[in-house]
Amino acid sequence: MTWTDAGTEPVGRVQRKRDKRIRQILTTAAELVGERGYEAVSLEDVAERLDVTKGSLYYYFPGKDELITAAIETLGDDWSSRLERLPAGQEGTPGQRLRALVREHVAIAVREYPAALRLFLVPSTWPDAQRTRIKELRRRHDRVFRAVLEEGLAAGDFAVLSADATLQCMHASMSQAPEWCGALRGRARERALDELTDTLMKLVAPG
Amino acid sequence: MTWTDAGTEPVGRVQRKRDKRIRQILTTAAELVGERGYEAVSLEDVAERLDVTKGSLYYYFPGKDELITAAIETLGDDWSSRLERLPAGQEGTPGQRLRALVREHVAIAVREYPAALRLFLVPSTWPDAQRTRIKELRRRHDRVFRAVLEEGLAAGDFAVLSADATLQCMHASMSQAPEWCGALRGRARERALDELTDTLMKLVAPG
DNA sequence: GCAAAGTTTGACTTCGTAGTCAATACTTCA
DNA sequence: TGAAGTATTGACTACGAAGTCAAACTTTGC
Repeated sequence: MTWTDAGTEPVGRVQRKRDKRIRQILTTAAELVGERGYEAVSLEDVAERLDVTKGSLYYYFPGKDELITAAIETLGDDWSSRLERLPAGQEGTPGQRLRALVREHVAIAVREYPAALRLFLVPSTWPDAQRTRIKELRRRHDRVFRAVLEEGLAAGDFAVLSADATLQCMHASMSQAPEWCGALRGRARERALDELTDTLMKLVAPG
Repeated sequence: MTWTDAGTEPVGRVQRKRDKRIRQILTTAAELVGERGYEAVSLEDVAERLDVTKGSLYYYFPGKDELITAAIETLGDDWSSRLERLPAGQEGTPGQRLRALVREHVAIAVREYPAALRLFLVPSTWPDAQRTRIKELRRRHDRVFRAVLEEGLAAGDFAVLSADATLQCMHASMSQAPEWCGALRGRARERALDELTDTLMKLVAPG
């Protein structure tokens, strides 16, 4: 995507303001699309939530497709890199690290990307452009989990029948988290996420 | 829904033919909606796949909403009752029965309702009318699994931290099955489904 | 303060899809 | 065979959402 790139010139106040506006738009769009799905969201809906009119969005993006694709990309990028940074700084056994990773992943999902998570669930129902991005994004998340999983397997701390199947189950379950816990608040939610995490850890339990 | 009910009169050839046509329509609609999602499917798409024109669908259904709702209901009913019949006829330990249930569920899903399964994944993105049905449907499936799970827990064959979390993980993972294995054929697919089943059985493993 | 650049607006066109309906074709059965 | 009942068609309207754009408004830098 190139219509948001400003090239390599120094970034001045104007550009920063523009970037900020673009981020607002992308965040709002991702929110809405996560809530209702691609087709059910109109640019008028997005504009309304931003207190502007539709035409304004076309000033920043050539069309709906590009806007939504950019939203998936940007938010997905944030989320992925956050996830990728996690295991690096962690200490302890692979078991402790995997647990922390799962726990943090669902926490982020439920707290900050409740809607966006739905992006991952059914790639095949998305239009082509978005489907591709979503699959990439998913692969990237998978990689983080797979690394820790394989470490644990090598160390003999984990045992699985199939790394693929295990990761698929984890991924599917984590993606559903906002759907179950989204309505809960406070301690109830934390407890639900703890239970989910511990339940998923059984998937890699040895013996 | 009452526009398909014929009351209690004896069902003649004409009525049977009508019912058959309605089933064709519902099956086709469910297929398409499963593939692309509610909003992305037009009644013209459905009509085209049936080699008729849109107007014909309005002869049987008052509108898109009712058609899709009926499709979810009918196919969901078939599937649910099939699932409900399974554990009754089974022998063996709860472990064997749960495994059979999971295995059969994913097999049915991937083989016969590959698209329809997506219905379950993200209820919140559906229009109200459908969302309600989908949640009901899901509750019904849950009940079947929960019964066997609780039996196993009572017998001491299973151990879980939280029955809810366990069922959620199973459900989420099974729902995703068509997304992973849909492309596989023959033995490769069977093997993938076996791995998935065995992986999920770890969720209830004691110890 | 003012000109240029950046941003927003609202009225506009275009297009696809839901839904309607009178006319037509097909089925059934007396 | 033909009349009544059943199913299908295709042309129609209504409407909402995508996308366009000249004009108006706001911000920035001199």
